[in-house]
Amino acid sequence: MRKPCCEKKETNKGAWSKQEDQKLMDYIQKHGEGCWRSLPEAAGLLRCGKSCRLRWVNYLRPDLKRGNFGEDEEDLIVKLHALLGNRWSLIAGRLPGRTDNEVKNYWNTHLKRKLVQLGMDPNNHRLGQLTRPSKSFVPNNNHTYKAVNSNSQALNSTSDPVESNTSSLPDLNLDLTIGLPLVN
DNA sequence: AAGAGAAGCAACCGCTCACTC
DNA sequence: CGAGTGAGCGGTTGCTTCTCT
Repeated sequence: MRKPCCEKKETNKGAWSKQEDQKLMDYIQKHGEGCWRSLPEAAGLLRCGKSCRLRWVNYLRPDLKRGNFGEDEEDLIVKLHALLGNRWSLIAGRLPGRTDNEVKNYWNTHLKRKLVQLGMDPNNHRLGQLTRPSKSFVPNNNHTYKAVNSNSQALNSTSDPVESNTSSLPDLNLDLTIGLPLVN
Protein backbone atom coordinates (compact mmCIF):
# COMPACT_ATOMS: atom_id res chain seq x y z
CA MET A 1 0.00 0.00 0.00
CA ARG A 2 1.05 3.47 -0.73
CA LYS A 3 1.56 5.87 2.12
CA PRO A 4 -0.11 9.26 1.99
CA CYS A 5 2.26 12.00 0.96
CA CYS A 6 2.02 13.56 4.39
CA GLU A 7 1.57 11.76 7.63
CA LYS A 8 -1.73 12.47 9.25
CA LYS A 9 -0.37 15.35 11.23
CA GLU A 10 -2.57 18.36 11.38
CA THR A 11 -1.64 20.31 8.28
CA ASN A 12 -3.18 23.45 6.93
CA LYS A 13 -5.08 23.25 3.69
CA GLY A 14 -6.51 25.81 1.33
CA ALA A 15 -5.29 29.29 0.64
CA TRP A 16 -1.89 30.36 1.92
CA SER A 17 -1.61 33.24 4.35
CA LYS A 18 0.94 36.05 4.01
CA GLN A 19 2.83 34.70 6.99
CA GLU A 20 3.08 31.24 5.49
CA ASP A 21 4.32 32.67 2.21
CA GLN A 22 6.91 34.69 4.06
CA LYS A 23 8.14 31.71 6.04
CA LEU A 24 8.47 29.64 2.91
CA MET A 25 10.31 32.37 1.01
CA ASP A 26 12.63 33.07 3.90
CA TYR A 27 13.47 29.43 4.27
CA ILE A 28 14.15 28.85 0.57
CA GLN A 29 16.20 32.02 0.28
CA LYS A 30 18.37 30.79 3.12
CA HIS A 31 18.58 27.10 2.32
CA GLY A 32 17.56 26.78 -1.31
CA GLU A 33 15.06 24.38 -2.81
CA GLY A 34 15.12 20.69 -2.16
CA CYS A 35 13.99 18.04 0.27
CA TRP A 36 10.39 19.20 0.21
CA ARG A 37 9.30 16.53 2.63
CA SER A 38 11.33 17.86 5.51
CA LEU A 39 11.04 21.51 4.52
CA PRO A 40 7.72 22.30 6.22
CA GLU A 41 8.92 21.29 9.64
CA ALA A 42 12.27 23.00 9.16
CA ALA A 43 10.55 26.17 7.99
CA GLY A 44 7.95 26.04 10.72
CA LEU A 45 5.02 25.47 8.40
CA LEU A 46 1.98 23.31 9.01
CA ARG A 47 1.83 22.23 5.39
CA CYS A 48 2.81 19.12 3.55
CA GLY A 49 5.93 19.26 1.42
CA LYS A 50 3.98 18.84 -1.73
CA SER A 51 1.90 21.88 -0.94
CA CYS A 52 5.03 23.92 -0.20
CA ARG A 53 6.62 22.91 -3.46
CA LEU A 54 3.51 23.84 -5.41
CA ARG A 55 3.22 27.20 -3.70
CA TRP A 56 6.84 28.03 -4.39
CA VAL A 57 6.89 26.83 -7.97
CA ASN A 58 3.59 28.35 -9.00
CA TYR A 59 3.45 31.52 -7.01
CA LEU A 60 6.45 32.59 -4.95
CA ARG A 61 9.41 32.01 -7.24
CA PRO A 62 11.03 35.40 -7.90
CA ASP A 63 11.49 34.79 -11.63
CA LEU A 64 7.79 34.34 -12.30
CA LYS A 65 6.16 36.59 -14.82
CA ARG A 66 2.66 37.35 -13.58
CA GLY A 67 -0.15 38.83 -15.62
CA ASN A 68 -1.71 38.31 -18.99
CA PHE A 69 -0.23 36.15 -21.67
CA GLY A 70 0.96 38.00 -24.73
CA GLU A 71 -0.09 37.08 -28.23
CA ASP A 72 3.29 35.57 -28.92
CA GLU A 73 3.01 33.45 -25.81
CA GLU A 74 -0.47 32.29 -26.79
CA ASP A 75 0.76 31.39 -30.21
CA LEU A 76 3.66 29.47 -28.80
CA ILE A 77 1.45 27.54 -26.40
CA VAL A 78 -0.88 26.51 -29.19
CA LYS A 79 1.99 25.35 -31.34
CA LEU A 80 3.70 23.53 -28.53
CA HIS A 81 0.46 21.88 -27.52
CA ALA A 82 0.05 20.66 -31.08
CA LEU A 83 3.46 19.08 -30.79
CA LEU A 84 3.51 17.84 -27.25
CA GLY A 85 -0.07 17.40 -26.14
CA ASN A 86 -0.84 18.03 -22.50
CA ARG A 87 2.80 18.04 -21.45
CA TRP A 88 2.37 21.23 -19.52
CA SER A 89 5.71 21.22 -17.81
CA LEU A 90 7.49 20.89 -21.13
CA ILE A 91 5.39 23.64 -22.65
CA ALA A 92 5.96 25.89 -19.65
CA GLY A 93 9.65 25.21 -19.95
CA ARG A 94 9.64 27.06 -23.26
CA LEU A 95 7.91 30.08 -21.74
CA PRO A 96 10.23 31.95 -19.42
CA GLY A 97 8.53 32.99 -16.20
CA ARG A 98 5.47 30.81 -16.74
CA THR A 99 4.53 27.73 -14.76
CA ASP A 100 2.95 24.51 -15.88
CA ASN A 101 -0.10 25.23 -13.74
CA GLU A 102 -0.49 28.66 -15.23
CA VAL A 103 -0.13 27.38 -18.78
CA LYS A 104 -2.57 24.56 -18.09
CA ASN A 105 -5.14 26.93 -16.61
CA TYR A 106 -4.72 29.38 -19.46
CA TRP A 107 -5.14 26.62 -21.98
CA ASN A 108 -8.27 25.27 -20.35
CA THR A 109 -9.92 28.64 -19.83
CA HIS A 110 -8.87 30.65 -22.86
CA LEU A 111 -7.06 28.86 -25.62
CA LYS A 112 -9.20 25.75 -25.78
CA ARG A 113 -12.27 27.87 -26.31
CA LYS A 114 -10.48 30.04 -28.80
CA LEU A 115 -9.57 27.05 -30.93
CA VAL A 116 -13.12 25.73 -30.76
CA GLN A 117 -14.39 29.10 -31.93
CA LEU A 118 -12.02 28.88 -34.87
CA GLY A 119 -13.51 25.50 -35.68
CA MET A 120 -10.50 23.55 -34.55
CA ASP A 121 -10.37 20.54 -32.34
CA PRO A 122 -8.26 21.58 -29.36
CA ASN A 123 -7.12 17.99 -28.94
CA ASN A 124 -5.56 17.48 -32.30
CA HIS A 125 -5.46 21.01 -33.69
CA ARG A 126 -7.24 20.02 -36.84
CA LEU A 127 -10.15 21.77 -38.46
CA GLY A 128 -13.48 20.19 -37.71
CA GLN A 129 -12.20 16.94 -36.25
CA LEU A 130 -13.42 16.12 -32.81
CA THR A 131 -11.73 13.40 -30.90
CA ARG A 132 -11.62 12.05 -27.42
CA PRO A 133 -9.29 13.84 -25.06
CA SER A 134 -5.80 13.08 -26.08
CA LYS A 135 -3.11 11.57 -24.00
CA SER A 136 -0.73 11.59 -26.84
CA PHE A 137 2.52 10.90 -25.11
CA VAL A 138 3.66 9.54 -21.85
CA PRO A 139 7.15 10.08 -20.65
CA ASN A 140 9.43 7.18 -20.99
CA ASN A 141 12.83 6.95 -19.43
CA ASN A 142 15.05 9.98 -19.59
CA HIS A 143 12.73 12.46 -21.26
CA THR A 144 11.88 10.34 -24.21
CA TYR A 145 8.28 9.66 -25.03
CA LYS A 146 6.16 6.83 -26.21
CA ALA A 147 2.84 7.23 -27.93
CA VAL A 148 -0.22 5.92 -26.17
CA ASN A 149 -3.82 5.67 -27.32
CA SER A 150 -2.74 7.87 -30.09
CA ASN A 151 -5.60 9.49 -31.84
CA SER A 152 -3.94 8.82 -34.81
CA GLN A 153 -0.91 9.78 -36.57
CA ALA A 154 1.88 7.31 -36.87
CA LEU A 155 3.49 8.36 -33.68
CA ASN A 156 5.06 5.07 -32.92
CA SER A 157 7.35 5.41 -35.83
CA THR A 158 9.57 7.51 -33.61
CA SER A 159 9.78 8.04 -29.93
CA ASP A 160 10.25 11.75 -30.34
CA PRO A 161 7.04 13.75 -30.66
CA VAL A 162 8.91 16.75 -31.86
CA GLU A 163 10.60 14.84 -34.60
CA SER A 164 7.40 13.21 -35.65
CA ASN A 165 5.21 16.25 -35.53
CA THR A 166 7.27 19.16 -36.74
CA SER A 167 6.79 17.96 -40.27
CA SER A 168 3.11 18.77 -39.94
CA LEU A 169 3.94 22.24 -38.71
CA PRO A 170 6.59 23.43 -41.08
CA ASP A 171 6.42 27.01 -39.89
CA LEU A 172 7.51 26.02 -36.45
CA ASN A 173 11.19 25.86 -35.87
CA LEU A 174 11.73 25.29 -32.20
CA ASP A 175 14.62 23.73 -30.48
CA LEU A 176 12.84 21.40 -28.12
CA THR A 177 15.69 19.17 -27.26
CA ILE A 178 16.03 18.61 -23.58
CA GLY A 179 19.51 18.78 -22.30
CA LEU A 180 20.71 16.46 -19.63
CA PRO A 181 21.60 18.18 -16.41
CA LEU A 182 25.21 19.07 -16.11
CA VAL A 183 27.15 16.63 -14.06
CA ASN A 184 29.99 17.98 -12.01
C1' DA B 1 -29.15 46.21 -5.54
C1' DA B 2 -29.13 41.43 -5.38
C1' DG B 3 -29.10 36.81 -6.91
C1' DA B 4 -27.57 33.31 -10.37
C1' DG B 5 -24.51 31.52 -13.39
C1' DA B 6 -20.00 31.64 -15.67
C1' DA B 7 -15.21 32.22 -15.70
C1' DG B 8 -10.66 32.27 -13.66
C1' DC B 9 -7.28 30.57 -10.81
C1' DA B 10 -4.99 28.46 -6.71
C1' DA B 11 -4.54 24.35 -4.58
C1' DC B 12 -5.28 19.39 -3.87
C1' DC B 13 -5.18 14.49 -5.23
C1' DG B 14 -3.51 10.50 -7.15
C1' DC B 15 -0.47 8.50 -10.22
C1' DT B 16 4.14 7.65 -12.25
C1' DC B 17 8.95 7.96 -12.43
C1' DA B 18 13.64 7.98 -10.62
C1' DC B 19 16.62 7.02 -7.17
C1' DT B 20 18.46 4.41 -3.22
C1' DC B 21 19.24 0.52 -0.51
C1' DC C 1 16.16 -7.19 -8.81
C1' DG C 2 12.50 -5.63 -6.05
C1' DA C 3 10.66 -2.69 -2.42
C1' DG C 4 10.43 1.73 -0.41
C1' DT C 5 10.52 6.64 -0.75
C1' DG C 6 10.64 11.39 -2.50
C1' DA C 7 9.71 14.44 -6.23
C1' DG C 8 7.23 15.89 -10.19
C1' DC C 9 3.33 15.94 -13.30
C1' DG C 10 -1.37 16.25 -15.04
C1' DG C 11 -6.23 16.10 -13.95
C1' DT C 12 -9.63 17.85 -11.10
C1' DT C 13 -11.89 20.46 -7.56
C1' DG C 14 -13.63 24.27 -5.25
C1' DC C 15 -13.34 29.02 -3.86
C1' DT C 16 -13.40 33.77 -5.46
C1' DT C 17 -14.46 37.23 -8.67
C1' DC C 18 -16.90 38.91 -12.54
C1' DT C 19 -20.90 39.52 -15.54
C1' DC C 20 -25.49 39.35 -16.67
C1' DT C 21 -30.39 39.66 -15.71
